[in-house]
Amino acid sequence: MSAESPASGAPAAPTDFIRDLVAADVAAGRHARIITRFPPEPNGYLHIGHAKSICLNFGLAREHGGICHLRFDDTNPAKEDIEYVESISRDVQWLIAGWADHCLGLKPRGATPAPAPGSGTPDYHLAAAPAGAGEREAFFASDYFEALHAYAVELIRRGKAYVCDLTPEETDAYRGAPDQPGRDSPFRNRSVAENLDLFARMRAGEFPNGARSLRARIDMASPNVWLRDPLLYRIRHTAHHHAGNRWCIYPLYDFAHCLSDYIEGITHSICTLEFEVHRPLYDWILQSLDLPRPLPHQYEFAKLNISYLVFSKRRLLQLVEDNLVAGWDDPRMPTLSGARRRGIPAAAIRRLASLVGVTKYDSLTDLALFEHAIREELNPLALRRLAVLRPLKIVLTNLAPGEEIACTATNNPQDPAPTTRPLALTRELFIEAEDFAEVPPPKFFRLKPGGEVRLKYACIISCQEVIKDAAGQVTELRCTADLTTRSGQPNADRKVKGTLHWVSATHGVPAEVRLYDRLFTVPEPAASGDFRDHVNPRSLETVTAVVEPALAAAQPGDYLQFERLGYFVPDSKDSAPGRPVFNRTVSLKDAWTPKPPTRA
RNA sequence: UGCCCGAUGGUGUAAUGGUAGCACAAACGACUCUGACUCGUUUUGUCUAGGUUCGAGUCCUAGUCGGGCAGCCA
Repeated sequence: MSAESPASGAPAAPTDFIRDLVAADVAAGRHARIITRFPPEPNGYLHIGHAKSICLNFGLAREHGGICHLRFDDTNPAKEDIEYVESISRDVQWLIAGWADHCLGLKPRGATPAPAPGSGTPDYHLAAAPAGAGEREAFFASDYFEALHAYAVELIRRGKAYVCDLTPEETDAYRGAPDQPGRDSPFRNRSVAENLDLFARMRAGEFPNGARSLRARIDMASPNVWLRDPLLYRIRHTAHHHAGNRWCIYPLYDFAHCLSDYIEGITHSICTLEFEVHRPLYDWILQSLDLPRPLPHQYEFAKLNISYLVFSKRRLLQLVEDNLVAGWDDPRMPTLSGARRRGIPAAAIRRLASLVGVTKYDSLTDLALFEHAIREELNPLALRRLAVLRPLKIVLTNLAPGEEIACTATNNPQDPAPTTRPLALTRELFIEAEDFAEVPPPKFFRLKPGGEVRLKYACIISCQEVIKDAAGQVTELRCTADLTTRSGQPNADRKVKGTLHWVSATHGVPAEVRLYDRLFTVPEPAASGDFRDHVNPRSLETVTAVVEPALAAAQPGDYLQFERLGYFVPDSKDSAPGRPVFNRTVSLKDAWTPKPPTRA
């Protein structure tokens, strides 16, 4: 059990009630090895909310020298697709890379649980394969269909399950209401032999969808509606993306999940709060089978909510389908693929997970905390570069055309031994338009008529003349450069209040830059009305920037900071060699409150 | 209103009957060739009412407020 050291790039993980509980189990020697699992249904893309669960489950495995199985909970062929199993696998591996990849539990490719002959029910078990022991793949609940079926038959034999002929509507009516007991199904007392026969015929495909179901025989009057003879199997004449067309009956979540956990030897089955009321059913199924190995236990925690973001699969899908975003991996999406493309390092997401903790309180995390985690991660990593998003031309009148003043720029001041790169100051250059104000607001530390600023890595300049076009728009500034204030020159230490970033007009190259802002204008888009009404119309602004020459060679995966602007990354899809397109990951923290009017 | 769960500064959390602490945010200040980073200071908190106890954020009772549960979804 090793707490994470700050040196490894993430803060020490604080403990939480689940970690405490697992630690107590370990201390009591209850498990040979901790085995957790991350069990997504392959029916959508993973998002930051899933990341919290991944970090918890893999974190637990990591802290106890255990493993975390990646398992696809694929029991509903109608909603699932192989596209999602691929994207989910990719995203999980990206999130845990360099952190918990050694804890990723996979099984031998194609393996299914082998029944160990026992005295009663055969004991189905499927363990993870060690890395390097041949080809491996994720676990799939659909690989357990045969085992699950055998367990269902066993439940029938024990009189704990029955085939019910009620229609879906009738089943619903018989269930009663939360404050009203249900009524027993007229088929509840069928003989074991009849149930066995009917269930076999269900499997054989003799009945149409919905005609019959297999139900647990528990208590139709239970105050917990999930104990009112819940369905275990339904008839679905549908092919399955992983199991093929062998089956026309499919197990439901409650039946498949606890047994999948058992089959894999999961010690701690951790899920979100809405499954709390399912826990008695989880335990009932496992206990009803008299299974020989130790039973897994379910624990619940609150899912992640972050202000200005939505996480529900339904809403994410709507954003994509309504073309409110450019796809699942649009950098504004809270999906892991979107975050990756946005330039958010996996470690920043892990850092966030550690910062928010794990509780049963239904919280709303401030987006600022996420942005903090991102900056914290990027600051020591990002190469500093100069880029001007909205160029304003400056002519240094005391420099000759073609004259070049050699400058040296630091690649990352956070680096204990920073490297540098050369930069050339030329007669014509660009500064950020918002860094000049003809009529400056109070405490404007930037350029104004007659004022002085330092050009980062170069020298102090002084604004002599403001050139405007017929419409009165400022088109050009004529300044003089004080070359004695360059680094190494006698006046290098002269202080001026502002330092600006700049790019040489002769050496700078144009580049598309995408400025992303929050996707929604309100903290809780889903709180009331249609969340789509709150989409921020200015969540994406595309500008043609002028960037320093070194940036022409930027590659996707390079973490960059455009000085004074924010963190940026080349877009992994739209960048071409020599013609990068940049995404703004997050802006720099801006403590200057009276923002200039040009600022959004 | 049947059952289940929860409530600690603006936000997220810690304190496991014994000094209410941390982080984010905010404000102010120092430093600064990034109004960044870093550093310092400050503001703000145990839902309510009873009870147990030498001592309660923590245990008990009642209440208030919030969330979840009635798919042949997961």
